[in-house]
Amino acid sequence: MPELPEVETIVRELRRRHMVGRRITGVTVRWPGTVESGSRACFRQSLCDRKITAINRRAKYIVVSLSGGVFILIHLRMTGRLCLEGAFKLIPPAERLAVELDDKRVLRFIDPRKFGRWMITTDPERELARLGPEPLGKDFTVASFSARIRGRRRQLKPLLLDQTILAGIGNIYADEALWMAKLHPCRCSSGLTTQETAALYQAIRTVLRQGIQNRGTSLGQGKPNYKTPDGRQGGNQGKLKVFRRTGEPCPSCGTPIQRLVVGQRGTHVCPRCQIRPS
DNA sequence: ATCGCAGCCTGTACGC
DNA sequence: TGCGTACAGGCTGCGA
Repeated sequence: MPELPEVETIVRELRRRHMVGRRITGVTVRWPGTVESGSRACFRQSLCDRKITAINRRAKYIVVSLSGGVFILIHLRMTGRLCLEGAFKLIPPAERLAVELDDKRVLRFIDPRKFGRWMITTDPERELARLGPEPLGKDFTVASFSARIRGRRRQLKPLLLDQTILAGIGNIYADEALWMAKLHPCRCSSGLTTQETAALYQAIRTVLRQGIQNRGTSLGQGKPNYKTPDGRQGGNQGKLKVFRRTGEPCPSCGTPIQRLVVGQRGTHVCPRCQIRPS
């Protein structure tokens, strides 16, 4: 599942491969559900002939800026993947959408599960207004994090996954951050000490930075769900401490990692390092 | 305010 | 081997 580090890696690669400056010459929608209902009628016309002026990331969204004040918001959800390649290549079976560029390349959106979404807007800030702060942004400080979570009474795991509290964390990095901070996912946010809050803040930033440094996490051997636009896997899966490591020894104390369900989500903890609240 | 669940989907893993 | 079933999870929307 692409989370902040994976989306950031994808965005950087699209820029590196000179998508900015290109003009869109064609659009093919193969699965209409991929396009948000509000953008569906005028989707093709809204994109064709426009120039790509910037590619950025906000939370787990890819924000493609086009000439004329139009923006594409792409959310990859579970299995969405972007692939930038020559237009002559075979169309992959799970392709849901394709954008042709004026240099004979195609940006393919491949998404077996069909959860991913594309939308067109002239006001991305309004569309993304409900999102919380960027965990790696300058305005995200220990103080602001503390103020955001202390006033609430929620379990830490669902809190970290709540994109209105903090934007960009998913299941993988939530488990990794909680393990690094030595906090049980069932702990209540309002009960954290100052030190624990600071530890969680640091852990979030550290695991996300590491994820980006390693160009993201590709899970699932053989058929990883996440690949960069040139088809490469990430390198962070080997660095994970607890996520999908049930039964393996905790890197810190050797106790076997346990899997539990918290807030309807598969969750991985070290039962010794992360003390369950009573 | 917070929680739990259904729905969106299909590939994978599992039991028989 | 082959079948059926449960499960995975980001996000939204609903009712409790």
